[in-house]
Amino acid sequence: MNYTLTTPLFYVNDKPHLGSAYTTVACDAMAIFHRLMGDNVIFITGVDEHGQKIERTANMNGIEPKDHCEAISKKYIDLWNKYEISYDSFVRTSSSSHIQLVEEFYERVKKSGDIYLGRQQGWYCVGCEEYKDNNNKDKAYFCDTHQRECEWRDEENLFFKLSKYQKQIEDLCNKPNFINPKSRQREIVNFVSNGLKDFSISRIDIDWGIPVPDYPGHTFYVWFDALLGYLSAITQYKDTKLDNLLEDGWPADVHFIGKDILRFHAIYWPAMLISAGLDIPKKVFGHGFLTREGQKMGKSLGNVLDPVDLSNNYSNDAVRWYLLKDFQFGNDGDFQEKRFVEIINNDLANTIGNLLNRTSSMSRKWFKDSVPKINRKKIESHYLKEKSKQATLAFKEHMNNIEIKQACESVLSLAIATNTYLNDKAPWKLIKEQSNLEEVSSDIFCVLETIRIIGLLLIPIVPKLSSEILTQLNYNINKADWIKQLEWGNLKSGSKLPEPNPIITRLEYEQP
RNA sequence: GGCUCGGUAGCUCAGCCGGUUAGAGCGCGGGAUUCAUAACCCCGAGGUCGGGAGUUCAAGUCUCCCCCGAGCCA
Repeated sequence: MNYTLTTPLFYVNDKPHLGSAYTTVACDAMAIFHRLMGDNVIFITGVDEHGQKIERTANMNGIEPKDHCEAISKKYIDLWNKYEISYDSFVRTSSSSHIQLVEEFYERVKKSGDIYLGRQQGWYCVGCEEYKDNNNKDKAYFCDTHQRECEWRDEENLFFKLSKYQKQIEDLCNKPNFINPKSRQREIVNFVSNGLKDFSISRIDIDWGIPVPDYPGHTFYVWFDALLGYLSAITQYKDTKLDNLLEDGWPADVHFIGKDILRFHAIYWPAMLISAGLDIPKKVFGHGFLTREGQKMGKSLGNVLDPVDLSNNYSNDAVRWYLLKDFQFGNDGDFQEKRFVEIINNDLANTIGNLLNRTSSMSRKWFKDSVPKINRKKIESHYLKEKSKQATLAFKEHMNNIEIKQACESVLSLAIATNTYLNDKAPWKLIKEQSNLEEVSSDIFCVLETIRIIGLLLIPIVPKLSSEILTQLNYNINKADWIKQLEWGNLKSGSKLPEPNPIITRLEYEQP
């Protein structure tokens, strides 16, 4: 089965921030998970490089837009490399094949009779890159989001007949699973029910953009450019054409985006695709935003959290775990450094790490530095077998439903249950009687086996840590066979156990 | 101004179609233990489930009004 997922194409106005990393890390977890499940995954990310805002930023810095984009795009690529994001296709909207695709797409939409020349005037916010619905020319309109006055514009634009698709889009948005999370659906549905207006797809007098082939002076406007990047990401990756997209991974199974651009992905984009005779994405997921210590992050406040610093100060997996486990994907979240440290220490170091450490130590001490030899029949009815099975099931279920936090919790709960089991059985007491040897063997084996399953389940969430766990169990991962390996009893009894090392060192929280 | 979504223990949140003493994790306090990374395990907090009214035998859980926060549209 194909599974295509996308991050937004990030706007290269500025270097990547934590929010971009958040989306991308979550997508990465989903991508890894689906690969393990045997899906044919295409994980798409990239950057949106055109537009007036970039043109102006570049001018302000005294460089060419092209060079500006080059520099910022590189920062994105570097960041994803740093976080070892397993994307398949990184698309840049300034690439020649994307430009070609936009032209082709435009031709298709034009053939459907959905393009016309119109006139647009009003207050325009360069920050939003959109016209405000306020046509009082006398009084300059102030954009609250960008805290600045808009510019009065009066220009000829090409329009896309969005209104024509009113009914189809209405039906689409009312479908139960198209817009996620559900709490945002009503918002979109209301918007659509107010009647869709045609929107402009070109701008004039902007050099930094893709020229509209048959209208000199026009360049394509953001949504008729950036959104198409999802398509060119595939044509580039598969080296294919728009016509063959259906076999090659389109439509996307899910677009992961920030909640701010839900409207464009749930309304504009599907309509454009219908017009072009292409399938529409199956799901759009608008995730929440992160604040920091209760405050909005922003340059003016000087409290922006740099994902590069985070990775350097802690580790990729620490950041991943905190973001994925402590935040409900879809809701807003507050990044708190103290909590970050607590979560990492508790979950990863104390609960999971120490479980591995204590069990491995016991096993080495009592069973010649190895996994105990056991009676196979004994472990088949073991308490931990059922626990592991339930956790595995819950994990898969939650990941399939894009409930990443809950998926993480199901693994963590398994580790907690295993620690409890260990305390209840107290093998360190039992071992003192020779007659208990068989029971201790099978208990220790089963705990190690459970840790193996924990390690396997953690691959999508914290890949490095997971491989560290499996290495210390002397277990070779075969990612192509993940589902099979998740079955109970795959740990080799009698295999050597290396001396255990903490899989993660406890973090220190320093009061700011 | 219209609409949407939230307001549950100190913190972050679970609580499906209304029904036994309202839950989890973290923090905090106490206990137990030694296999382990001062880890793990157990116990506790007595929270008017934002406020008010209503429906019902019974309401965080439904209805209405109000307050606060976030957002969408104007």
